Amino acid sequence: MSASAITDPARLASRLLDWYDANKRDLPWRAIAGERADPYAVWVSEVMLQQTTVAAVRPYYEAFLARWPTVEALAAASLDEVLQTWRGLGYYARARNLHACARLIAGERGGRWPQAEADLRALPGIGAYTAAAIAAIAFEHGSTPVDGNVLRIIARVFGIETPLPAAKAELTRLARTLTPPRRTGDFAQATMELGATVCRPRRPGCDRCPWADDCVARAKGSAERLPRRSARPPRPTRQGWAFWLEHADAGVLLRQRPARGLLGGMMEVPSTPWRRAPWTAAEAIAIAAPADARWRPLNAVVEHTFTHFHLRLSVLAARLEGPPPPDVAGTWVPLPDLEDQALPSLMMKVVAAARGEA
DNA sequence: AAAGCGTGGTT
DNA sequence: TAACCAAGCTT
Repeated sequence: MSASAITDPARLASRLLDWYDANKRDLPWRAIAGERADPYAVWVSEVMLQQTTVAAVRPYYEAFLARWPTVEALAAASLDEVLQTWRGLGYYARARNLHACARLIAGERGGRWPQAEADLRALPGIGAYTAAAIAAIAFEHGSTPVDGNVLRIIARVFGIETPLPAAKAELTRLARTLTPPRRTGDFAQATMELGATVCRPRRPGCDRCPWADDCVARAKGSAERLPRRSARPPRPTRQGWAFWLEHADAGVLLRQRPARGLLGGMMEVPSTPWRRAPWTAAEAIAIAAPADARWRPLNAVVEHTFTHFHLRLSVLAARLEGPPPPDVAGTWVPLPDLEDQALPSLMMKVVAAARGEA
């Protein structure tokens, strides 16, 4: 017996499942009570939910499953179509991996999903968390998905003071000790639901928590400051100029970004590189303008924050007359068709700035 | 293994 | 308001 106040893992699991039955939210990817979860739906939802809130995912999930109800349908789609549907949701490698994984499942595997956690883990875009989540939720395997919610509720209920990410291995081990032999899918969802709705990062609702009686952090009054986290490096600011080039007949010039890396495979308004040092407009035009034209700076500056840097993007605009020059690299898109492009949020801000001043 | 990878809501 | 944070994965 450890010195921990957690004396009975089975009791914690039981209390959590009772709480879940009474409080679970109605989410579109959840199986109807008594029915088996659709692995495809579980997979799509879990990938969308990576580092993304339920509120943000919901409309994307609805649209995605309406358009591609099965893994075979998704496999038959083009990557561009998938990226277009994913636009605005972020972390676009998820969409690329989702598409690759669909083709692998529908093709080589004949539409059959692996069920074991280790086999799911080998698929593109499926890491430790997602493999455990699919195995538990879709197949009732005894796996224990550990996401940010689970790290938090476990750190608090056991009173673990070790900062993340160093504490992750220990918190994962402790989470596994609580996983019951049955209803593993519900238990997995219940742990995350508890973290998302009660045991929140700030102002935890301990008065509504099924684990309050056993929670070490609550007893110590330390819940709100757990889990501890190591300090993060500061985010630098990068700068660049975007080139909004309109042609009276053809529309606006867009390009597709390289297939991998930041915003990989997405469409963009052509721009200079994004760097720490500021640019003069003349330097930007000399290095990166997509065409010889009368460029004029817009007043609006687009600001956008990525995971690891802030971006300040100024905009130069120009209009071409006559036939579209053949030596311009990119795609001319009529203005009304911009909404159908795989333009990420940053580029939608550029579009809004340019059209607002045009 | 540390860094790259989006976006929007909350505080 | 600037910082924090979200049902993480890849290299």
